[in-house]
Amino acid sequence: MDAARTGGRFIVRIEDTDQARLVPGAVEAILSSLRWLGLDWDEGPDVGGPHAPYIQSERRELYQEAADRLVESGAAYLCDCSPVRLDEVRKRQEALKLPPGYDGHCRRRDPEELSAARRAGAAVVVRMKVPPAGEVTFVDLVRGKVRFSWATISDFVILKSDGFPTYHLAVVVDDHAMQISHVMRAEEWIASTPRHILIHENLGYTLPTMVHLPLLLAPDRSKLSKRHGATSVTEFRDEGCLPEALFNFLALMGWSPGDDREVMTREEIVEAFWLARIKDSPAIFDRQKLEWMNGVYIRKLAPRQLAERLAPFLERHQGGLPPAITPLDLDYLEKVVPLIQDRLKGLAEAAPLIDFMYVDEVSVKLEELVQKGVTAESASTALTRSMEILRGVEPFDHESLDRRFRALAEELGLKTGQLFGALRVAITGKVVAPPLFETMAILGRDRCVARVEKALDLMTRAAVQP
RNA sequence: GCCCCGGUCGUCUAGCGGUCCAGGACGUCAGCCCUUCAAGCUGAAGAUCACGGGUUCGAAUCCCGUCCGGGGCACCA
Repeated sequence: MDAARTGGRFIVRIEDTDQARLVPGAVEAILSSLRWLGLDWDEGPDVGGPHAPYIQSERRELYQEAADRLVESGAAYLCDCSPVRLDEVRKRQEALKLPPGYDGHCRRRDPEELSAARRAGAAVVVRMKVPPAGEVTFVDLVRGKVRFSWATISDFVILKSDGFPTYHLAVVVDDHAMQISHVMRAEEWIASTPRHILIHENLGYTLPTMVHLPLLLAPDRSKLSKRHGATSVTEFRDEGCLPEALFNFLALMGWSPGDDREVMTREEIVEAFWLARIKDSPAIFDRQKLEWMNGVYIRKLAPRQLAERLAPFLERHQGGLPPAITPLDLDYLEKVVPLIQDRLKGLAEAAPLIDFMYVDEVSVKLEELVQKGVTAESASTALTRSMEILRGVEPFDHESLDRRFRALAEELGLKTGQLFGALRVAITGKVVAPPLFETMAILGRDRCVARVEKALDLMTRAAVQP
């Protein structure tokens, strides 16, 4: 959003330097999620650009060169400590209640010996030499001046034994190579920033503007993660969240335009966006508010648009409409949609609300047919008289049905709710359903007559064999 | 344990020394509307601005301490 507002470029870079954690298809999933959300990038692995390649595993030479340069200049050194030794060191530190960290063992060893070991194929990493004392300060656009003591940071790995860089090296090398002006990342990275500064300085690069964004927390106040059932963008999409609603909602987590606006278009958000207005405290993800906002966006859609967006959800196998209806008749759906538009918080909720409009018969429960305060006899009479209306009313539309049934209720001495309730159950098979007469009008005379007839039949049979 | 960053209604937030006995939104509750459920409208409850000290004529706003929460301390990002 900042890039969009300031006329900058948004670059997508794939940081895949951990070979052990490669997940097939993950990159595609991330890119498609971003795209679905409407976050279009100017440069990236799929669209290319002047700073290609955009995948770190394809830029390994750059990192290796940088690491070599740092070793040559004395800013970094080789280390062949085994995982076993590192583990022992850590345990010892723990026992002595010292802060964990590399003890600098190889820093004091003969570089020639280590580089010979590396040439011989030993597992050797490159570590940065962290100053033993003193402090670093940097300015974070959200937090202001931040200060760290070097003493709290130990010599960290920048190049792993498999030849891949760690995040720390890769990010610095690439940010420089790709002319990144603003590093915006989650607050969990703020403690790594001193390392990045150290690498920047020793490579002769200038530090980009640093911006650490507040974390999004789970309802239990811990970091949002898979462990806590964190939802991915994909899941929101599957639940029928509108991308424009999610975008709007997410933009408001940790940022506000400074006035009372909440429901905003993408353009309004981009125009109002300002890094300095980002909050510096973490926020808990409020699903209920997202659902409300999604409902707002759903209600704003034109019936045709909503029908089109609903179609994939209605046609799918799990949680969709009965399979016989596919492909969907969009013209019919467009007429149905206004009946449920106000009732939707997510697109996935539509199917159970309108499934009765897509089947030949609905199953009706006898006890639901007879409303509170109504006897079986008068319910039966009411439905019999209703049949007459359904057969004869002209035209078969919302207004005429409304007028005739209202008159019938009065004539029978029933409350409108009692009569309409019984009809609703007969027609839809549900106690809760969209407005009755609009529904009837769409269903058409024949289907309504058949359903009321069937309900009457059910009552009659129940009466003869009690 | 050490380091860093936070702390305004349950939640998201406005607030940048007086206009704030703190405003908006979600949620909750009540009423209206009403054929059910929603939506909509109206109203209500809900924050001693984490706590304690300063600074100041005046502090949610500035300073210090405490407490609480989170993050980080890997050949993970």
